[in-house]
Amino acid sequence: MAVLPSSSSSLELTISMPGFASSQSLQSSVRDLDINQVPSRGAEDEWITMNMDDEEESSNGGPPRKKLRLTKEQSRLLEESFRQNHTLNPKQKEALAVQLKLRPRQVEVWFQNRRARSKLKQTEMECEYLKRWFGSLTEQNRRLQREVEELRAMKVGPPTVISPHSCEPLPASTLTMCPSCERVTTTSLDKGPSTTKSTTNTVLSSKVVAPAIHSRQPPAAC
DNA sequence: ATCCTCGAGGATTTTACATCA
DNA sequence: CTTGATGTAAAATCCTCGAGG
Repeated sequence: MAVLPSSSSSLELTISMPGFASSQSLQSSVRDLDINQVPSRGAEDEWITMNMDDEEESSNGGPPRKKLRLTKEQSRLLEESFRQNHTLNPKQKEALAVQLKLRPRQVEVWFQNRRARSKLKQTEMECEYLKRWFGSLTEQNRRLQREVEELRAMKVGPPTVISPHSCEPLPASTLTMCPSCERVTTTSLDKGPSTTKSTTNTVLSSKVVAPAIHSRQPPAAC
């Protein structure tokens, strides 16, 4: 899919799509900062609840593992470093761990989870986006078909499409619209596919507008 | 105040792949 | 070239905790 975060790590997305405001900006992990209230006891106790020593203990019948809560500052630093790089080399990991007073493994896990959850959020947004796009295209398709019906009903006499080559009216043909280049193509019924021409869409008022979501492009058709 | 539900997020496990000796 | 060891990422899942009804 095309909407992976480019180089940055944040989940900020700019989406424009039918039925939505022109752009939306989503920011992740704001919540981190809210739930990680500064502990009254001081930062160290916050992560020491599961320190290096009870690592093995919890896995073989010891007391149930306690859940580490990162402090505001730890989260901030992790986020900041995630923005710079989605992955850490061993040196960076070690340095960050020292800086945050965490185990390297915890830093590594945090990055793994962060990557996974970024991707999940991204996927959810894409899913939502595609659903809305689908709905909008369905509606557009309905409108266009109605328009075609109306035009067909009006068309009593000879065809009105003029050939760009001969400047003569083309024979009875079927009108189809290319969804990507927004042109009406007229396919002659008696000459086969080689005679398919493209004409700028002036007949139908509706326009198929592909919503922009970063580099996403509608499938090329022409 | 207590109970219950649910979401967030830290941790673990499994699997796949790359690199190197 | 093959093979086993090692490291890392992704994916799936588990589990704890706190907020809110």
